[in-house]
Amino acid sequence: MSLNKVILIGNVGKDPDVRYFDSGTAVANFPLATSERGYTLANGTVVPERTEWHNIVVRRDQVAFVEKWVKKGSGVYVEGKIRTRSYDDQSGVKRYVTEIHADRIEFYNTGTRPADGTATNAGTGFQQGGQPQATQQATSYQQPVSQQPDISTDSNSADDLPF
Amino acid sequence: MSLNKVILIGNVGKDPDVRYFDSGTAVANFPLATSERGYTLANGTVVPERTEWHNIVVRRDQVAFVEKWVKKGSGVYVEGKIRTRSYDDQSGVKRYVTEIHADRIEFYNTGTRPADGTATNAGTGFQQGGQPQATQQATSYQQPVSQQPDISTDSNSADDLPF
Amino acid sequence: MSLNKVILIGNVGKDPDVRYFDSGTAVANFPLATSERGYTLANGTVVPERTEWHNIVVRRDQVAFVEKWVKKGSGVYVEGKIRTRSYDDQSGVKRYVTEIHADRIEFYNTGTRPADGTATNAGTGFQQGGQPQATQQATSYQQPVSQQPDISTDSNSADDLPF
Amino acid sequence: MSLNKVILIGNVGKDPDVRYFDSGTAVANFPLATSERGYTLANGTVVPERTEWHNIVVRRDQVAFVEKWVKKGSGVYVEGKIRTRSYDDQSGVKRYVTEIHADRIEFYNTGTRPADGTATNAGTGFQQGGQPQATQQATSYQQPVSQQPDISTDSNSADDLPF
DNA sequence: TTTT
DNA sequence: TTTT
Repeated sequence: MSLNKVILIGNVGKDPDVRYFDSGTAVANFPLATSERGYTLANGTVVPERTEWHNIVVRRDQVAFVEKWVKKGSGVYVEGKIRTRSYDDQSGVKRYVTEIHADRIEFYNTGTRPADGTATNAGTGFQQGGQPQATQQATSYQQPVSQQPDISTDSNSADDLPF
Repeated sequence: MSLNKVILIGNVGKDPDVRYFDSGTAVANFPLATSERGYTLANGTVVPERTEWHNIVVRRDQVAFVEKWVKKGSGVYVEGKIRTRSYDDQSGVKRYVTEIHADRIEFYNTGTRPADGTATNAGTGFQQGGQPQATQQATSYQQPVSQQPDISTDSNSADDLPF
Repeated sequence: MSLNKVILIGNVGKDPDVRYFDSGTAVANFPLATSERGYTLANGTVVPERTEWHNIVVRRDQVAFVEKWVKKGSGVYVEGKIRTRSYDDQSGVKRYVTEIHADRIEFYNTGTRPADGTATNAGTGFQQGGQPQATQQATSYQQPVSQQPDISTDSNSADDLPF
Repeated sequence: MSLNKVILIGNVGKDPDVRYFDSGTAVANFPLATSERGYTLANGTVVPERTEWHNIVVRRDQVAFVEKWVKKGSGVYVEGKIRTRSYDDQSGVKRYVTEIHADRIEFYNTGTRPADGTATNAGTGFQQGGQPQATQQATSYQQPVSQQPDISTDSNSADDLPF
């Protein structure tokens, strides 16, 4: 009788940290920022913007995808679960850290670009490819996909409404 | 033992249709498009882009918000539930139509603009406004209806007409 | 700029219909009921219980799981997306039907039992096993991996090291 | 370009702590347990059950509802967002705690009963009650309530709370 | 530490 | 057509 579900859309704070273990497994970690827009109440009270930072943990097949494509600034969609783990800090004091263990990661169209100006649009990367490996990764994400192609050219136009 | 939850982000297909009833209740309807990016499988199979159209139904306090701010082309976030209703068509044949009854609607920052070039960006629209009423609306969507200050004035009334 | 996400918890209305195609693919369909409890408003208005029926469509590896374990009465958790398809009915009139294409299905602990009295509790069913196949199925649903092309190559291996 | 959404179904670890402030606002806090069922991989590796504890924070109108109805053992559905706040501990070291700020809380039908054997079934409580206030509360949750949890057999007991 |  |  339990459900532990998290859905996040936000921006990656820095390039993922990927670690490989002797067992052959791998883990990727990166911070993800979600922001609530600030607003002003009717009574004049100003509620400022608020940014939340999430620790994303990625395992298994998605590690390779993350290592290759997810960069600082990337806009990503993350589905997963909340997990809090504890550890003893330098002083021997028990500390807790809450992480989001991702079950699914996709690029999200934010129109952002990495620092070097290269498009991070996964769709482009995957589909222009000639990179079978990347393509394969993509399919494992169901909707490989990523940042939608330039929303300004978005064909979600209402011209072909079926009703 | 039941959950019926829908989360959509997409673009509004046409200006909402708003109807008012003698009972004082109101309903807004509009089509919302979500798109799955096409992709190419490793074996060369091309899966084309696919656009899905959803019938969004809005009631109660959010109707006024929708009527005022939601337009064709708007990028919106919708949370709600699935409902399928039936009706008899012209030929007396029973037909079914599935709709998404929205519990929450927010503008979603897509940078898109409506046909007339006016920014639909909620933040901009709401905050630049100097329109206290609009601002009030906006905040009520930032903080879902359930948390509205005065539930006793909540019009969760018996307006669920059988259509 | 799009999201099409459905989360349902409900009860299966009848044994799934499973069809196999020459291409080697398979599809399972079953109706799922979600119910909203009725309630009485402060003003005495009675809002009766309401049951919603959803058409669930399952493909790929989960078909075998559904065929084997999901039965009329089963309590299941379904994650997926909304899809509306059209077809021409006997009279040549275009009809629309909305379905939920499942990306993930899990048993949900409702303590319900199928008609023959066998426990449908996934944990029980899966773990009492001595059914290696069932066990394998079970793990694939604990860690969704949902629609990956070939579950036999699924790398959901025993990599959940305690770190 | 942001979404921060959490959906939890679990059992309340202890009676909520409710605090009132001079400003007239109130906050309720309680721990919520979600559990992942353990399972055995095909290779024999046993992945044990895992219980996750979440710090739920409730504000505004739902505080009164929580104070009145939510108890240790209650099975609840919580929708909200993740927030991590920091504070300086006794040693002046900065600490972080992650909380789930609830936008919506509902009782969830698990068929369980509280320790004293009294049915906590919200539906019953709200509707049989002749407690207009309770009824009013219920409607503010849209889907006033469901049924309750099998706490008596539930091993999510609050005895091993990590906080 | 991201982004708009 | 399910379930509580």
